[in-house]
Amino acid sequence: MPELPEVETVARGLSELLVGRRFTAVHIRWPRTVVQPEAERFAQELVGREIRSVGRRGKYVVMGLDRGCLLIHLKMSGRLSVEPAGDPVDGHTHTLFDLDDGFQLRFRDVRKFGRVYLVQEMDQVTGILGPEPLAEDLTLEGFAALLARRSGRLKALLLNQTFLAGLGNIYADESLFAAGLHPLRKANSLTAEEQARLYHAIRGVLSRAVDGRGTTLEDRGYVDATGQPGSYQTRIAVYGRTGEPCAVCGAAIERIVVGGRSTHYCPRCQA
DNA sequence: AAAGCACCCTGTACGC
DNA sequence: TGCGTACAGGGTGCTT
Repeated sequence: MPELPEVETVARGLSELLVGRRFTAVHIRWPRTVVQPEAERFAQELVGREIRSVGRRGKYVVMGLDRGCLLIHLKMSGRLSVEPAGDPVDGHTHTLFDLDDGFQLRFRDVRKFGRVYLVQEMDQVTGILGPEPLAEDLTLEGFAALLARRSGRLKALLLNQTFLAGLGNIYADESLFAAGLHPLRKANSLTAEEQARLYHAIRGVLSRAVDGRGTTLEDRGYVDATGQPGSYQTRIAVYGRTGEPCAVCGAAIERIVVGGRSTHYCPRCQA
């Protein structure tokens, strides 16, 4: 559920709380959370390292350490928070990182899909990701060239992290709506004008969602590192609105399945 | 290269 | 009331 805007918001919040702190111990209650290195070594090797930066690449939270880096993927239901080490621990909190100031970085993850990595270079994990949608160096020309060499359907492509990093189901649907493009359109069939619409739609939607500190839908419970919900849910046009009238044209929003993911779109605005 | 699907998980919704 | 079952979703990996 957390996509680029949510991960960005979490990372910014953690940065305030964690930069300069040092890990003093690591407690792993669900070892499968740890991908690399193996859980016991992960815990041992992290002790004593200092957090120099907290940022984001795609949907990964990336912590630069004095040696190597720690990456965390929240997947569906992961939440990160910083709490006093003595506070009660919820049953879904599977990984806890003791800090040198008496606080604890806690990784709570109801569905247990979330993953953590400790590596020398972040590219060992993020190297396969596509470009950052909001990066200045992703130009319209560059993006158009990427689209032109893909024959797949737009929705599937936007969800493909090796094509573009950071979009998930919500912002892929919202971007396609903002661009006025049907999710089943083939990427290499877009006119130059449509390529431009998609480029600006993705960047606009993501920028506004970052400004709004992410999307918190009623049925999921995204919150940032300080427990605050986002506000972008008030601006969602199509995601999860099957059957509701389109705010632009009034047509009923439709739902189809693309690449095994539910996809919401306006049949009139996105013809 | 594209697309379909199983898998990993669990809370929630729904049918009986 | 309570049970069983389907489903959602990010990403990987396997198969077609």
